[in-house]
Amino acid sequence: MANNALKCAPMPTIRRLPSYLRFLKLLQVRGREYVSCTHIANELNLDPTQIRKDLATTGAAGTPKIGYQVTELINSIESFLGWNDPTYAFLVGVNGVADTLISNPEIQKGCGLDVLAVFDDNSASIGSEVAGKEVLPMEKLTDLAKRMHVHIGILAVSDSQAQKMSDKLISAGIKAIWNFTHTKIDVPEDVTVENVDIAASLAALSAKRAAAETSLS
Amino acid sequence: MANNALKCAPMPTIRRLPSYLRFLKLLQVRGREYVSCTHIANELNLDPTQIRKDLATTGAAGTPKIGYQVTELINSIESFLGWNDPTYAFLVGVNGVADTLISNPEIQKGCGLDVLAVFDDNSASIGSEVAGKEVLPMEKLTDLAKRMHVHIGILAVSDSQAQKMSDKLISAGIKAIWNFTHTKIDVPEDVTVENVDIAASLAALSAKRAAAETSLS
DNA sequence: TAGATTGTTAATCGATTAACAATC
DNA sequence: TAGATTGTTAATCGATTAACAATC
Repeated sequence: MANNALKCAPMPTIRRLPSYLRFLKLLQVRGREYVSCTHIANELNLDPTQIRKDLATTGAAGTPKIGYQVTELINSIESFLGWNDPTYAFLVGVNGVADTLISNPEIQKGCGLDVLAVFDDNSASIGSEVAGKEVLPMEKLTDLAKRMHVHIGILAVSDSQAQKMSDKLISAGIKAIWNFTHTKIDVPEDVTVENVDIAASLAALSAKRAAAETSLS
Repeated sequence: MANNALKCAPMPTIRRLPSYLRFLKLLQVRGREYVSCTHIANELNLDPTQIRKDLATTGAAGTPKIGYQVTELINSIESFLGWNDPTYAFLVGVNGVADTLISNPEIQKGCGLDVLAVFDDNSASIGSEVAGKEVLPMEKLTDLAKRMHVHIGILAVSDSQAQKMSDKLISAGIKAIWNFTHTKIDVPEDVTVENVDIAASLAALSAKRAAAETSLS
């Protein structure tokens, strides 16, 4: 099921693709049929050549003078990322992150992520609803993960619970963890982790701001 | 007020610093006095030389054979990032992101970010509380931003409102926007934007997972 | 002293950007 | 045809990694 081309693509390219997708879908809604790299580049403040390379990586092909067909390009990027068919996931931890992720149409529909169930350790949360989904107790995790063939887990618990809950996900057969906690989690070699590091993003903002301030004076 | 060294540091370095900080604070709590790059590298799965270079960028100095003094190193990184004194910010939009950011001690205390007020356009939210802070109407934004000398805005509104609210922040004198929406916002040249692109992170997870899957078979 | 570790310079690697031929 | 745009190869740039001398 894994896309063989995807694993060879440079990481910066992979991280840029979703922003192209977003803009292309906007163009699609507006009824535009073709788009050039220059056009995308202007919109996203990137280099047109870089975009052409990124698009080539996905297997998309354009026509000189005309550009790329918008719908075709969307399909190419989506199938490259594996976002055209649903990826099933479980979410652990009830809080703002959970809420935002599940109720966001861009993530749920646009990226093919389908959160099948929400789990929590806290008995107070169990039975309540998060964006229309009932919160289940952790005990049900292993059984459901196996029956539903889910192998992506979204970790959105408090920092102090992160490692413990990560272990539970892994023992339930989860192979990829999207980590929204601020804790570095230890996982076996065959488990993939992607950290959403909000502090790193804040550091980047501080730095860009510092650069902007000094360049003005 | 801007840190002059910060603007020269490579962006990858800046983004790694918060993870060092996190680990160092853990060591500090454990009462450890010195740490070597090798130790940090093992913990974070990075190259020791890279860490040494990153630390040198912040101005930290170690002693051969012994390593770096933990407390000194924390101070060095924090002051480099400008996180030792508070950065005042306003938050626009009441939802999961807002909740998570404000109530998270790592961000609020660890990064020196101090969210002074929360604003919203939706009359239903106004007057309610987010993590102990009253939600204020957008009309009060400009006046308060000027009086309190706030120039960082956290944009956590719905995608459809993103550009409109960004414009309001800018006209209130905000100079840096931490964008949690999925929309690319247009800003004047002198305004800094840092996008928290959750879809990019998901794409990275898909790619790493694909790579791991194929390497196993 | 010997070994571990820092600090720094040089080599490698990979990504971005530039140049340009092909083409509709 | 002329001009815009793709596709691709080469040049540049910057970050990572390797090598090694200095040092406690």
